[in-house]
Amino acid sequence: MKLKLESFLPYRLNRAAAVASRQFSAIYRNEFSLTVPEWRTLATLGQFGAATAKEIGEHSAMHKTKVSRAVASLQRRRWLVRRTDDLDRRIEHLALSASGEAAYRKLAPKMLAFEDALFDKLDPEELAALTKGLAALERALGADRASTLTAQPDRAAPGGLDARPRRVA
Amino acid sequence: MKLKLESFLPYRLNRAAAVASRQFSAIYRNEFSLTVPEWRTLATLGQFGAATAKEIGEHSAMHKTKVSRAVASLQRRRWLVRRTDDLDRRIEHLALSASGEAAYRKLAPKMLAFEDALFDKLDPEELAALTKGLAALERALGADRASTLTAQPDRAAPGGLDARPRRVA
DNA sequence: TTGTGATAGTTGCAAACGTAACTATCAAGC
DNA sequence: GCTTGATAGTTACGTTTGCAACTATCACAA
Repeated sequence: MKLKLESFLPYRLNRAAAVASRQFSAIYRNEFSLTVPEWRTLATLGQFGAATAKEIGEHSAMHKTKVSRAVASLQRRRWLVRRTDDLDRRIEHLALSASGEAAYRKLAPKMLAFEDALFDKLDPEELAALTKGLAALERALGADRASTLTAQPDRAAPGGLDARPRRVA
Repeated sequence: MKLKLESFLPYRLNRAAAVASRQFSAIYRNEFSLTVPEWRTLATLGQFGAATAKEIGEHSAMHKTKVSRAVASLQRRRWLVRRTDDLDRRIEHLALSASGEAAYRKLAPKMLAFEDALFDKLDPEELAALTKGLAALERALGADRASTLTAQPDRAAPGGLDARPRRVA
Protein backbone atom coordinates (compact mmCIF):
# COMPACT_ATOMS: atom_id res chain seq x y z
CA MET A 1 0.00 0.00 0.00
CA LYS A 2 1.86 3.04 -1.22
CA LEU A 3 -0.44 6.04 -1.03
CA LYS A 4 -1.75 6.56 2.48
CA LEU A 5 -4.30 9.32 2.51
CA GLU A 6 -3.87 10.01 6.23
CA SER A 7 -0.29 11.04 5.61
CA PHE A 8 -0.76 12.57 2.17
CA LEU A 9 -0.12 16.29 2.38
CA PRO A 10 -2.85 17.89 0.23
CA TYR A 11 -5.38 15.59 1.79
CA ARG A 12 -4.39 16.53 5.35
CA LEU A 13 -4.11 20.17 4.43
CA ASN A 14 -7.56 20.32 2.90
CA ARG A 15 -9.14 18.52 5.79
CA ALA A 16 -7.50 20.72 8.40
CA ALA A 17 -8.38 23.85 6.44
CA ALA A 18 -11.99 22.77 6.05
CA VAL A 19 -12.39 22.02 9.74
CA ALA A 20 -10.69 25.25 10.78
CA SER A 21 -12.69 27.28 8.31
CA ARG A 22 -15.92 25.77 9.56
CA GLN A 23 -15.09 26.53 13.18
CA PHE A 24 -13.87 30.05 12.58
CA SER A 25 -16.59 31.02 10.14
CA ALA A 26 -19.25 30.15 12.69
CA ILE A 27 -18.29 33.33 14.51
CA TYR A 28 -18.99 35.84 11.79
CA ARG A 29 -21.76 33.77 10.27
CA ASN A 30 -23.73 33.69 13.50
CA GLU A 31 -23.16 37.31 14.33
CA PHE A 32 -23.44 39.03 10.96
CA SER A 33 -24.47 36.33 8.47
CA LEU A 34 -21.23 36.89 6.62
CA THR A 35 -19.97 34.35 4.13
CA VAL A 36 -16.32 33.38 3.97
CA PRO A 37 -15.52 35.54 0.93
CA GLU A 38 -17.32 38.48 2.53
CA TRP A 39 -15.39 38.10 5.77
CA ARG A 40 -12.11 37.88 3.91
CA THR A 41 -12.88 41.01 1.97
CA LEU A 42 -13.91 42.80 5.14
CA ALA A 43 -10.76 41.67 6.94
CA THR A 44 -8.50 42.66 4.08
CA LEU A 45 -9.98 46.13 3.92
CA GLY A 46 -9.96 46.37 7.69
CA GLN A 47 -6.29 45.56 7.78
CA PHE A 48 -5.07 47.63 4.85
CA GLY A 49 -7.58 50.44 4.91
CA ALA A 50 -8.04 50.37 1.17
CA ALA A 51 -7.49 47.99 -1.69
CA THR A 52 -8.69 47.17 -5.16
CA ALA A 53 -10.69 44.05 -5.91
CA LYS A 54 -7.73 42.58 -7.73
CA GLU A 55 -5.45 43.09 -4.78
CA ILE A 56 -7.92 41.48 -2.43
CA GLY A 57 -8.19 38.50 -4.72
CA GLU A 58 -4.46 38.03 -5.00
CA HIS A 59 -3.86 38.44 -1.33
CA SER A 60 -6.49 35.92 -0.29
CA ALA A 61 -6.18 33.57 -3.29
CA MET A 62 -9.84 34.15 -4.15
CA HIS A 63 -11.15 34.09 -7.70
CA LYS A 64 -11.94 37.53 -9.04
CA THR A 65 -15.61 36.71 -9.46
CA LYS A 66 -15.75 35.66 -5.84
CA VAL A 67 -14.27 38.96 -4.80
CA SER A 68 -16.58 40.84 -7.13
CA ARG A 69 -19.63 39.26 -5.56
CA ALA A 70 -18.39 39.69 -2.02
CA VAL A 71 -17.71 43.35 -2.70
CA ALA A 72 -21.16 43.80 -4.22
CA SER A 73 -22.73 42.15 -1.20
CA LEU A 74 -20.82 44.28 1.28
CA GLN A 75 -21.72 47.35 -0.71
CA ARG A 76 -25.39 46.41 -0.51
CA ARG A 77 -25.01 46.40 3.28
CA ARG A 78 -23.41 49.83 3.12
CA TRP A 79 -20.30 48.41 4.74
CA LEU A 80 -18.07 49.38 1.88
CA VAL A 81 -17.61 52.28 -0.50
CA ARG A 82 -16.04 52.45 -3.92
CA ARG A 83 -14.06 55.25 -5.42
CA THR A 84 -12.91 55.17 -9.00
CA ASP A 85 -9.26 55.94 -9.46
CA ASP A 86 -8.66 59.37 -10.94
CA LEU A 87 -5.85 58.31 -13.23
CA ASP A 88 -7.13 54.89 -14.28
CA ARG A 89 -10.88 54.63 -14.31
CA ARG A 90 -10.80 50.83 -14.59
CA ILE A 91 -9.59 50.67 -11.01
CA GLU A 92 -11.88 51.01 -8.03
CA HIS A 93 -10.44 51.70 -4.62
CA LEU A 94 -12.46 49.98 -1.96
CA ALA A 95 -12.69 50.98 1.67
CA LEU A 96 -14.89 50.18 4.61
CA SER A 97 -17.63 52.58 5.59
CA ALA A 98 -18.10 53.55 9.23
CA SER A 99 -20.51 50.67 9.80
CA GLY A 100 -18.18 48.31 7.99
CA GLU A 101 -15.32 49.32 10.23
CA ALA A 102 -17.53 48.93 13.26
CA ALA A 103 -18.30 45.35 12.25
CA TYR A 104 -14.64 44.70 11.61
CA ARG A 105 -13.59 46.09 14.96
CA LYS A 106 -16.17 43.93 16.62
CA LEU A 107 -15.18 40.77 14.80
CA ALA A 108 -11.39 40.96 14.61
CA PRO A 109 -10.77 40.52 18.36
CA LYS A 110 -13.12 37.56 18.48
CA MET A 111 -11.30 35.89 15.62
CA LEU A 112 -7.96 36.46 17.31
CA ALA A 113 -9.29 35.17 20.60
CA PHE A 114 -10.53 32.03 18.92
CA GLU A 115 -7.13 31.56 17.34
CA ASP A 116 -5.50 32.00 20.73
CA ALA A 117 -7.78 29.37 22.20
CA LEU A 118 -6.78 26.99 19.46
CA PHE A 119 -3.10 27.73 19.97
CA ASP A 120 -3.49 27.06 23.67
CA LYS A 121 -4.19 23.45 22.79
CA LEU A 122 -0.70 23.18 21.32
CA ASP A 123 2.60 22.93 23.09
CA PRO A 124 4.82 25.95 22.45
CA GLU A 125 7.18 23.87 20.37
CA GLU A 126 4.29 22.39 18.40
CA LEU A 127 3.07 25.88 17.65
CA ALA A 128 6.55 26.91 16.60
CA ALA A 129 6.76 23.86 14.34
CA LEU A 130 3.40 24.67 12.78
CA THR A 131 4.40 28.24 12.08
CA LYS A 132 7.74 27.27 10.66
CA GLY A 133 6.39 24.39 8.59
CA LEU A 134 3.52 26.39 7.21
CA ALA A 135 5.79 29.24 6.22
CA ALA A 136 8.10 26.83 4.43
CA LEU A 137 5.16 25.21 2.70
CA GLU A 138 3.83 28.57 1.55
CA ARG A 139 7.18 29.32 0.06
CA ALA A 140 7.42 25.92 -1.63
CA LEU A 141 3.92 26.21 -3.04
CA GLY A 142 4.47 29.75 -4.18
CA ALA A 143 1.47 30.68 -2.08
CA ASP A 144 3.28 33.63 -0.58
CA ARG A 145 4.40 35.44 -3.67
CA ALA A 146 0.97 35.16 -5.25
CA SER A 147 0.16 38.46 -3.66
CA THR A 148 1.13 41.92 -4.75
CA LEU A 149 -0.10 43.24 -1.45
CA THR A 150 2.90 42.84 0.76
CA ALA A 151 5.14 43.89 -2.05
CA GLN A 152 4.89 47.32 -3.60
CA PRO A 153 2.34 47.77 -6.35
CA ASP A 154 4.08 47.92 -9.70
CA ARG A 155 3.35 51.57 -9.99
CA ALA A 156 2.29 54.32 -7.66
CA ALA A 157 -1.25 53.27 -6.90
CA PRO A 158 -3.14 55.56 -4.59
CA GLY A 159 -4.79 53.50 -1.88
CA GLY A 160 -2.54 50.54 -2.50
CA LEU A 161 -2.20 47.81 0.09
CA ASP A 162 1.22 48.78 1.27
CA ALA A 163 2.34 49.68 4.74
CA ARG A 164 0.60 53.02 4.88
CA PRO A 165 -3.11 52.49 4.45
CA ARG A 166 -4.93 55.44 3.01
CA ARG A 167 -8.41 56.35 3.95
CA VAL A 168 -10.25 56.80 0.66
CA ALA A 169 -13.84 57.49 1.52
CA MET B 1 -3.31 46.93 13.39
CA LYS B 2 -4.23 43.83 15.28
CA LEU B 3 -5.42 41.17 12.85
CA LYS B 4 -2.81 40.43 10.22
CA LEU B 5 -4.22 38.06 7.66
CA GLU B 6 -0.79 36.88 6.51
CA SER B 7 -0.17 35.44 9.94
CA PHE B 8 -3.73 34.43 10.74
CA LEU B 9 -3.92 30.66 10.88
CA PRO B 10 -7.20 29.76 9.13
CA TYR B 11 -6.40 32.24 6.42
CA ARG B 12 -2.94 30.78 5.79
CA LEU B 13 -4.29 27.28 6.03
CA ASN B 14 -7.03 27.85 3.52
CA ARG B 15 -4.74 29.59 1.12
CA ALA B 16 -2.12 26.87 1.26
CA ALA B 17 -4.75 24.17 0.93
CA ALA B 18 -6.36 25.89 -2.04
CA VAL B 19 -3.04 26.30 -3.84
CA ALA B 20 -1.97 22.74 -3.10
CA SER B 21 -5.30 21.32 -4.11
CA ARG B 22 -5.23 23.21 -7.37
CA GLN B 23 -1.74 21.97 -8.20
CA PHE B 24 -2.35 18.37 -7.23
CA SER B 25 -5.79 18.09 -8.79
CA ALA B 26 -4.40 19.18 -12.13
CA ILE B 27 -2.81 15.75 -12.41
CA TYR B 28 -5.92 13.62 -12.25
CA ARG B 29 -8.09 16.25 -13.87
CA ASN B 30 -5.89 16.41 -16.96
CA GLU B 31 -5.43 12.68 -17.23
CA PHE B 32 -8.85 11.32 -16.33
CA SER B 33 -11.14 14.32 -15.91
CA LEU B 34 -11.65 13.36 -12.30
CA THR B 35 -13.07 15.82 -9.80
CA VAL B 36 -11.67 16.16 -6.31
CA PRO B 37 -14.42 14.08 -4.65
CA GLU B 38 -14.06 11.42 -7.31
CA TRP B 39 -10.33 11.23 -6.82
CA ARG B 40 -10.70 11.00 -3.07
CA THR B 41 -13.20 8.20 -3.41
CA LEU B 42 -10.94 6.40 -5.85
CA ALA B 43 -7.94 6.82 -3.58
CA THR B 44 -9.80 5.66 -0.50
CA LEU B 45 -10.99 2.52 -2.23
CA GLY B 46 -7.57 2.00 -3.76
CA GLN B 47 -5.97 2.19 -0.35
CA PHE B 48 -8.44 0.16 1.65
CA GLY B 49 -9.72 -2.19 -1.01
CA ALA B 50 -13.31 -1.78 0.07
CA ALA B 51 -15.41 0.66 2.03
CA THR B 52 -18.94 1.91 2.44
CA ALA B 53 -19.97 5.39 1.36
CA LYS B 54 -20.29 6.44 4.97
CA GLU B 55 -16.77 5.32 5.78
CA ILE B 56 -15.38 7.17 2.79
CA GLY B 57 -17.16 10.30 3.86
CA GLU B 58 -15.89 10.13 7.41
CA HIS B 59 -12.37 9.37 6.41
CA SER B 60 -12.09 12.19 3.91
CA ALA B 61 -14.36 14.67 5.71
CA MET B 62 -16.66 14.81 2.71
CA HIS B 63 -20.39 15.37 2.97
CA LYS B 64 -22.40 12.24 2.33
CA THR B 65 -24.11 13.73 -0.71
CA LYS B 66 -20.70 14.53 -2.13
CA VAL B 67 -19.66 10.93 -1.66
CA SER B 68 -22.92 9.66 -3.09
CA ARG B 69 -22.43 11.66 -6.25
CA ALA B 70 -18.79 10.73 -6.61
CA VAL B 71 -19.66 7.06 -6.21
CA ALA B 72 -22.44 7.33 -8.78
CA SER B 73 -20.07 9.02 -11.19
CA LEU B 74 -17.36 6.40 -10.76
CA GLN B 75 -19.93 3.68 -11.19
CA ARG B 76 -21.03 5.24 -14.45
CA ARG B 77 -17.43 4.91 -15.62
CA ARG B 78 -17.42 1.26 -14.59
CA TRP B 79 -14.57 2.01 -12.23
CA LEU B 80 -16.44 0.87 -9.17
CA VAL B 81 -18.82 -1.91 -8.17
CA ARG B 82 -21.36 -2.08 -5.40
CA ARG B 83 -22.36 -5.07 -3.36
CA THR B 84 -25.18 -4.92 -0.88
CA ASP B 85 -24.31 -6.28 2.53
CA ASP B 86 -25.92 -9.65 3.20
CA LEU B 87 -26.78 -8.92 6.81
CA ASP B 88 -27.77 -5.26 6.51
CA ARG B 89 -29.19 -4.32 3.17
CA ARG B 90 -28.87 -0.60 3.87
CA ILE B 91 -25.13 -0.93 3.54
CA GLU B 92 -23.34 -1.10 0.23
CA HIS B 93 -19.76 -2.27 0.06
CA LEU B 94 -17.87 -0.42 -2.60
CA ALA B 95 -14.77 -1.63 -4.41
CA LEU B 96 -12.82 -0.66 -7.48
CA SER B 97 -13.30 -2.61 -10.68
CA ALA B 98 -10.31 -3.75 -12.70
CA SER B 99 -10.33 -0.56 -14.74
CA GLY B 100 -10.77 1.50 -11.58
CA GLU B 101 -7.75 -0.14 -10.03
CA ALA B 102 -5.80 0.39 -13.21
CA ALA B 103 -6.53 4.10 -13.03
CA TYR B 104 -5.60 4.17 -9.36
CA ARG B 105 -2.33 2.38 -9.96
CA LYS B 106 -1.53 4.83 -12.70
CA LEU B 107 -2.39 7.89 -10.65
CA ALA B 108 -1.11 7.08 -7.17
CA PRO B 109 2.60 7.07 -8.08
CA LYS B 110 2.23 10.38 -9.88
CA MET B 111 0.57 11.93 -6.87
CA LEU B 112 3.33 10.67 -4.58
CA ALA B 113 6.00 11.86 -6.98
CA PHE B 114 4.45 15.31 -7.02
CA GLU B 115 4.41 15.32 -3.25
CA ASP B 116 8.05 14.30 -3.20
CA ALA B 117 8.93 17.11 -5.57
CA LEU B 118 7.19 19.53 -3.24
CA PHE B 119 8.97 18.14 -0.21
CA ASP B 120 12.28 18.48 -2.00
CA LYS B 121 11.79 22.22 -1.87
CA LEU B 122 11.86 22.07 1.91
CA ASP B 123 14.80 21.60 4.23
CA PRO B 124 14.61 18.33 6.16
CA GLU B 125 13.92 20.20 9.38
CA GLU B 126 11.26 22.31 7.70
CA LEU B 127 9.56 19.15 6.53
CA ALA B 128 9.79 17.70 10.02
CA ALA B 129 8.30 20.89 11.44
CA LEU B 130 5.47 20.80 8.93
CA THR B 131 4.62 17.20 9.75
CA LYS B 132 4.79 17.77 13.47
CA GLY B 133 2.85 21.04 13.37
CA LEU B 134 0.16 19.66 11.12
CA ALA B 135 -0.32 16.60 13.30
CA ALA B 136 -0.65 18.78 16.37
CA LEU B 137 -3.09 21.03 14.59
CA GLU B 138 -5.21 18.08 13.50
CA ARG B 139 -5.37 16.95 17.08
CA ALA B 140 -6.26 20.42 18.34
CA LEU B 141 -8.93 20.85 15.70
CA GLY B 142 -10.34 17.41 16.26
CA ALA B 143 -9.77 16.75 12.58
CA ASP B 144 -8.12 13.42 13.24
CA ARG B 145 -10.82 11.62 15.21
CA ALA B 146 -13.50 12.47 12.65
CA SER B 147 -12.88 9.14 11.01
CA THR B 148 -14.06 5.67 11.98
CA LEU B 149 -11.76 4.22 9.38
CA THR B 150 -8.55 3.90 11.31
CA ALA B 151 -10.52 2.69 14.29
CA GLN B 152 -12.42 -0.56 14.16
CA PRO B 153 -15.99 -0.46 12.90
CA ASP B 154 -18.40 -0.80 15.80
CA ARG B 155 -19.35 -4.25 14.70
CA ALA B 156 -17.90 -6.89 12.42
CA ALA B 157 -18.44 -5.26 9.06
CA PRO B 158 -17.32 -7.33 6.09
CA GLY B 159 -15.24 -5.16 3.82
CA GLY B 160 -14.62 -2.61 6.53
CA LEU B 161 -11.77 -0.18 6.26
CA ASP B 162 -9.56 -1.77 8.84
CA ALA B 163 -6.01 -2.95 8.44
CA ARG B 164 -6.84 -5.96 6.31
CA PRO B 165 -8.65 -4.84 3.19
CA ARG B 166 -10.98 -7.41 1.76
CA ARG B 167 -11.71 -7.75 -1.87
CA VAL B 168 -15.48 -7.77 -2.13
CA ALA B 169 -16.32 -7.88 -5.80
C1' DT C 1 -5.85 59.13 -34.22
C1' DT C 2 -6.75 54.91 -34.84
C1' DG C 3 -5.90 50.51 -34.20
C1' DT C 4 -4.02 46.35 -31.09
C1' DG C 5 -3.36 44.11 -27.01
C1' DA C 6 -3.71 44.17 -22.11
C1' DT C 7 -6.11 44.90 -17.68
C1' DA C 8 -10.06 45.76 -13.89
C1' DG C 9 -14.16 44.33 -13.01
C1' DT C 10 -18.96 42.25 -14.03
C1' DT C 11 -22.27 38.88 -15.70
C1' DG C 12 -24.40 34.57 -18.05
C1' DC C 13 -24.48 29.99 -17.52
C1' DA C 14 -23.74 25.39 -16.32
C1' DA C 15 -21.70 22.58 -12.87
C1' DA C 16 -21.01 21.65 -8.00
C1' DC C 17 -22.45 22.28 -3.47
C1' DG C 18 -25.03 21.75 1.22
C1' DT C 19 -29.52 21.49 3.61
C1' DA C 20 -33.44 19.18 4.18
C1' DA C 21 -36.50 15.79 2.98
C1' DC C 22 -37.02 11.44 1.30
C1' DT C 23 -36.75 5.92 0.75
C1' DA C 24 -35.44 1.73 2.45
C1' DT C 25 -33.84 -0.93 6.00
C1' DC C 26 -32.73 -2.32 10.64
C1' DA C 27 -32.93 -2.95 15.93
C1' DA C 28 -35.46 -2.86 20.06
C1' DG C 29 -39.47 -2.66 22.86
C1' DC C 30 -44.17 -3.63 23.53
C1' DG D 1 -46.41 -8.88 14.71
C1' DC D 2 -46.41 -3.87 15.06
C1' DT D 3 -44.73 0.35 16.44
C1' DT D 4 -40.77 3.85 17.28
C1' DG D 5 -36.38 5.61 16.55
C1' DA D 6 -32.11 5.26 14.22
C1' DT D 7 -29.08 4.59 10.14
C1' DA D 8 -27.24 4.17 4.92
C1' DG D 9 -27.83 6.23 1.05
C1' DT D 10 -30.39 9.12 -2.60
C1' DT D 11 -32.82 13.06 -4.45
C1' DA D 12 -34.97 17.73 -4.84
C1' DC D 13 -33.99 22.45 -4.46
C1' DG D 14 -32.00 26.75 -3.81
C1' DT D 15 -27.29 28.74 -3.33
C1' DT D 16 -22.50 29.19 -4.52
C1' DT D 17 -18.91 28.51 -7.56
C1' DG D 18 -15.72 28.92 -11.63
C1' DC D 19 -15.17 29.44 -16.51
C1' DA D 20 -15.85 32.10 -20.38
C1' DA D 21 -17.47 35.97 -22.44
C1' DC D 22 -18.39 40.55 -21.92
C1' DT D 23 -17.78 45.95 -21.03
C1' DA D 24 -14.99 49.65 -20.21
C1' DT D 25 -10.70 51.55 -19.95
C1' DC D 26 -5.81 52.08 -20.61
C1' DA D 27 -0.94 51.96 -22.90
C1' DC D 28 1.47 51.89 -26.87
C1' DA D 29 2.66 52.07 -31.45
C1' DA D 30 2.03 52.75 -36.34
